[in-house]
Amino acid sequence: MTDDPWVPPVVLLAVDLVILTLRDSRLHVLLVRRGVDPYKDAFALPGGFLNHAGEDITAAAHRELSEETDLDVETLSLEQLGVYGDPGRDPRGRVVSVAYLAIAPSLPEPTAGTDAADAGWQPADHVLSGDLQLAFDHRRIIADGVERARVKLEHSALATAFCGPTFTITELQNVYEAVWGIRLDPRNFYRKVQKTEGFIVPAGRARKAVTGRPARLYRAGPRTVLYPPMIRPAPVSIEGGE
Amino acid sequence: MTDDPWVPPVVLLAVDLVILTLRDSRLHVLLVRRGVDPYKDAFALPGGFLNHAGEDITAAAHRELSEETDLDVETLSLEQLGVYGDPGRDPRGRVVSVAYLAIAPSLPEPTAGTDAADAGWQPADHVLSGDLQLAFDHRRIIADGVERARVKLEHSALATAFCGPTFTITELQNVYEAVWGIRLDPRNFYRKVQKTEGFIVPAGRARKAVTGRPARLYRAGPRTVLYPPMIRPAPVSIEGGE
DNA sequence: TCAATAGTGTCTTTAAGACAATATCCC
DNA sequence: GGGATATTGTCTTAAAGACACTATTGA
Repeated sequence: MTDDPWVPPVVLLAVDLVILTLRDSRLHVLLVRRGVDPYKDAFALPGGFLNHAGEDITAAAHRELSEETDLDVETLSLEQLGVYGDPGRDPRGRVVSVAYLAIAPSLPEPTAGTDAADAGWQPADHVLSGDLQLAFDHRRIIADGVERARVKLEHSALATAFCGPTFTITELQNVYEAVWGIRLDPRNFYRKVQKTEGFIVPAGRARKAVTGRPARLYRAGPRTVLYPPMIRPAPVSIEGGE
Repeated sequence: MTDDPWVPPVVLLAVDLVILTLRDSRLHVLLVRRGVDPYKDAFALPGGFLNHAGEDITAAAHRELSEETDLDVETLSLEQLGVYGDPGRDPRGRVVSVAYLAIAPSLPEPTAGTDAADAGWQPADHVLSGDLQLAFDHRRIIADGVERARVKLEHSALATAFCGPTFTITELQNVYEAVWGIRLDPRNFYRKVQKTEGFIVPAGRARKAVTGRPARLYRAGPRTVLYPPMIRPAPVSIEGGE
């Protein structure tokens, strides 16, 4: 047994995006259908390898995002979710993926993109239920992304990222209800968001639906951290997920 | 210009550990002094490259942790903090580091470890103040780790991980005060932790200091998610860091 | 005036904030 | 008893939970 000098192993670095949005008052995640093996024809998160060895990881996430959606980088919410690098998660070799969470306002069906044979919004509960065949460990990544969004809704103004430039309080409530998967009392919700100074600021009036009283419009305010936080009803068990 | 087939670039994968503990009622972080270039003689987080291409990342974090401390894997809190992979963060090449956050009960000075010329606990505020010369982007990683610990103290029973198998309520309060950097009212703290069912459970009595009434001992309870959460006093500005 | 949605007000309950008083040890 | 720390209690205040009612539009 010779005393070979040890050299550190190398890995392939990928970026995956959990892009969440609201469509028809339900949480959706953007998936692409893989056109190549492995997992050909299965659904997968948009993403890909670094373009070149010097590419910044966050820049790669932005690049992938703009390839899949038409979102302006400025108005966008994009944050790192975590690293997924189990050996064996990718049959091609040691691929370590950095997952990002992006929140998008309602968008039209994405134009079938670059390397994806097909892309579209899928209901999050359907994706997480296990009915859909997903590539790699992407179901876990999506579950983590949805949970992150749930937590961030409590303590940050992230909910406004699901809305357009202006929105009504009812629309904002729909965000919370869809992401948390529960119903909220509109009267208490009004009181809460109105007294949280800087959360939302008035932006005029407008008709919304074909019927009923027109709702006031608001824009996202300067506050990013909500204190006191929005309260999500108690978990059922005393045991709790991380 | 030939049409070379594109191949994805590879990176070196490292693991870095932010190990926090309480010593003398102050938050400390475990640092090693680098014995080799780059950043020779500067302080750095314990960590290193993957051992081999097939090593699990979390397993690598556990391995590094046991090399630096004598912590039992079972009683240990270890969670992924994030990925740090800016090009240029390491002059040796493209090194992407997965940072982990570990919480340790008070330990003796670590035995000078494997690849580290020297290792020891450093006060967190001193490290973050910038007085200490730190390798790579490790100051940022430590700052993120401390902030993660602060947030997790609010919503989880992580504070008990700073304590030994049994602890007094005053010791638990010291954890909160040290990590949050504020003072808490002991009477309100008692009320809060006692009424949070499953947070701590009685474990007998014992003398603690050389003087004063003996304090009751507790163990960590089954509850991991605190609801309602522990309340950290309000941020000053309406602007808030993420 | 009716259907439908938007918005405001009130009472109750829970829990945090701000305090003081008592208990139990060692010397 | 004195010094020191532990523990319990009370009053006040802030905010969530649970409700019912009024307002404004288009048809």
